[in-house]
Amino acid sequence: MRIGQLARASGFPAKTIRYYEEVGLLPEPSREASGYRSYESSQLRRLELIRLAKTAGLSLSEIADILGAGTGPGVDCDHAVALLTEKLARVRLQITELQQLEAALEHTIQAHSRHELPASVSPDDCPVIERAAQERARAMEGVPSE
Amino acid sequence: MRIGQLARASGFPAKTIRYYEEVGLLPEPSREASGYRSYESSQLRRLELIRLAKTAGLSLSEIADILGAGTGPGVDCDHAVALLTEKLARVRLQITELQQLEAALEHTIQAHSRHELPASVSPDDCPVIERAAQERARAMEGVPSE
DNA sequence: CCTAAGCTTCCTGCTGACCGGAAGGTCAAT
DNA sequence: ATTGACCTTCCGGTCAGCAGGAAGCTTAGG
Repeated sequence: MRIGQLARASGFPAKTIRYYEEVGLLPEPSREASGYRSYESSQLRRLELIRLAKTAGLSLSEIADILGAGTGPGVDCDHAVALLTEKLARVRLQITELQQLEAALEHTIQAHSRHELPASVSPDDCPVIERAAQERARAMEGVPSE
Repeated sequence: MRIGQLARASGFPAKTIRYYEEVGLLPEPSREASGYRSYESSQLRRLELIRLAKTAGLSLSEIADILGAGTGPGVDCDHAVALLTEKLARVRLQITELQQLEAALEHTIQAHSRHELPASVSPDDCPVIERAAQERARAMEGVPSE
């Protein structure tokens, strides 16, 4: 199978397949006499797994981690679970940060609509921004880090 | 005031100040005969406003939007409020997406710990990833877009 | 034989917010 | 005059995930 067929079969553009090879998601395929890449049908399953992992919200480097981890020939599913667990922690942290930003924006907009903010004193002064920064800074206290 | 003094006074590295000028956050300053940038103290306030806006969770392009919007000399605070409102909507959408990812990861990890997932059939097959992708795909149905 | 499609490598660029460094000019003090 | 700190511009690189295109080869079909 050449790259174009693999592309049509997998739904990934040929460019993307070459890129995945370059970054280590796919093994280097054998070559025809002409130099064309020659793929086994197993690579189609590997690309499908990559698509699933992307759908699951994993980045390419996380996928590479999973694909490359096992000592045996196949994918180490326990390793995958461990990675998903780490990922879950990161996602939760990110949600927390965004919720704090959400609250800061809400409070600021509400304060503005209730006319609780002072007028601007000078150019390059904006009480709205100032308030939003205060809200956010207050919310960020005691968060584990970014 | 030269760039080094402005850097010390503002807390932004000189490199960053030049970068802000390049991307339009700061006006081009006048130059000494030597070619050195020469700043008014008003630029210090502008940099402080930029810092506040960053703290408030705004990107540089959003800040540029605020700084450049007003027809008058100063910052248009009403425009800032409008932008914060749009930003709030984007943040909420992002939170929703991350929460769906969170739920998908949770469900998958739980299913694994309860041994509800089948064993891997072949290399390049991982029921864990497959399940996570299903969970996520199901969650993403009917979401406004990314 | 000719053409069109398909393949190859390599290079560029995109978003975001810078950082590091090279090569060279300037300024203040000794 | 010389040092050393400060300034200038420009170039490259970072992380992600590709996309577009140029220049040139191969292959399949009529």
